[in-house]
Amino acid sequence: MNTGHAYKLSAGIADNLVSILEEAIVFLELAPNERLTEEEVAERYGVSRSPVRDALRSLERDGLVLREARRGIWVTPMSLRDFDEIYSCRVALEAIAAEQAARSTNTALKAQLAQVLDAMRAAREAGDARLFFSHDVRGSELIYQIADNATLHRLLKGLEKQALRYRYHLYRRNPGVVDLSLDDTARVFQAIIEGDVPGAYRMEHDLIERIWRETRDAIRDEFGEGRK
Amino acid sequence: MNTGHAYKLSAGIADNLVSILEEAIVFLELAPNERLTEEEVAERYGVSRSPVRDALRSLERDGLVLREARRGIWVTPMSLRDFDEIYSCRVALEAIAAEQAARSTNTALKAQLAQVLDAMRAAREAGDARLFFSHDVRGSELIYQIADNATLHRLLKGLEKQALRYRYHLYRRNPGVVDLSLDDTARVFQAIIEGDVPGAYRMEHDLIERIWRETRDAIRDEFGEGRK
DNA sequence: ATTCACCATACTGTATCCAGTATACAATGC
DNA sequence: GCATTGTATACTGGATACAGTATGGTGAAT
Repeated sequence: MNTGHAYKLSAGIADNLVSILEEAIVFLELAPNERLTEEEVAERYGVSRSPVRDALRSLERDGLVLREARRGIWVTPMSLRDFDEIYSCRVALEAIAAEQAARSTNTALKAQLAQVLDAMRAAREAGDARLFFSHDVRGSELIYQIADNATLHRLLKGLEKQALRYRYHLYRRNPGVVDLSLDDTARVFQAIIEGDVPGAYRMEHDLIERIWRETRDAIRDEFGEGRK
Repeated sequence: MNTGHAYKLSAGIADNLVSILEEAIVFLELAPNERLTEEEVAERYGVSRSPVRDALRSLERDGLVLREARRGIWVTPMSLRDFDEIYSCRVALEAIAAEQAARSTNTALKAQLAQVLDAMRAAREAGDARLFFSHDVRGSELIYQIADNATLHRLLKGLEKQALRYRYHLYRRNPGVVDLSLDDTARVFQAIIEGDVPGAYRMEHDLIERIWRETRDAIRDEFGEGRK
């Protein structure tokens, strides 16, 4: 992970901590339910508690950690319940992101979608999960940028991080799961590039929903139903 | 130091500040674009900068203030652009909230929807905008609770605050705008109570979309197109 | 043996202090 | 007169010191 002193200070310590901790949580280096204390995190990265507090509040907002006043901080547990919540929101929002992206005339950004797809395929071939997901995330980021809706962008970025933890977990257990999505992803990209507005909406909606449906059994087996 | 104890300390100073500042921004007591400094806010409420910092970061995450590193903090400006972004997300999310609420069998909570509607009508009769909106918000809150989806709840709460600032502004200028929604709101509530899942989705979707369409001209006249 | 009260402890919440940077204005050189 | 650079200032970012509370254990009393 980052031994502790390799982060860049340019963007502020708190922002760097957010990135570092996000990645650690998404890629399961910090286990679900693991207890975090501000002091310990501060010590581990050689900073004071102030930026750590800021970072942890930021992670709380994105649902990656839970905080209870004067009680403590924990990495958000994983559960089918949580998974369903995230995906029910993602289905709706990713669909309108694709729709709005298809409406855009920003050909320069649209052209990059094809490159991202190639990179995803290459990473899939190489069997590199983290690389695959980093390209996948870049593709989503591109779509959000093309859609040019800052509010939607912000909401989806938050959901994406949460979703990615589940997707990464599934991928590690069964790398075949990404095959589910690669071809359909290509079709969504194509619809966006061509400006096929209803097509982009429907394909993205159906794609996310299908991934949701087809992976939730594995999530339930692994993490249980969740709170009731 | 801490001379004024007018606020409640029970939930933590920062959380109280969030509520207070949120309300001040939503109800336009703090004008869009107004500059805020941590020290000034701290002094005004008789607290130190620490909880103010926490509160302002929280508001930033909900899009109510903008912060630039070492430059300053401003109340988020209002614009048609911003309005469109918020509503395009709300249309999608409120619809699935209504849908999921219709699926619920929580009759106790559903029963409260009728009471909320009466309270909204009474406030409308009395011409009390803030009371009307407080009941309106309570109705939305109920739907989110019935839908029983914490992630969706969180996202919609954030959007609601931003949307409410525009709605409140419009209401003050023309109280008739709420008539647009009252009867349709009643129908949505009814669909949720009856468990009419597709009906709740469609009616809520169309309701929010119609309010969006029918109010955006007024927003443009008032605040301009926004960033380009 | 069980329960209740007390206390030690460890954490978060808050206050305050220090550092660094962006901005505006003034002074100086061309 | 204009530009450029130095400098003062005011703010946020980060560090540290202090306060208050939740929790777990230990002890005594019943």
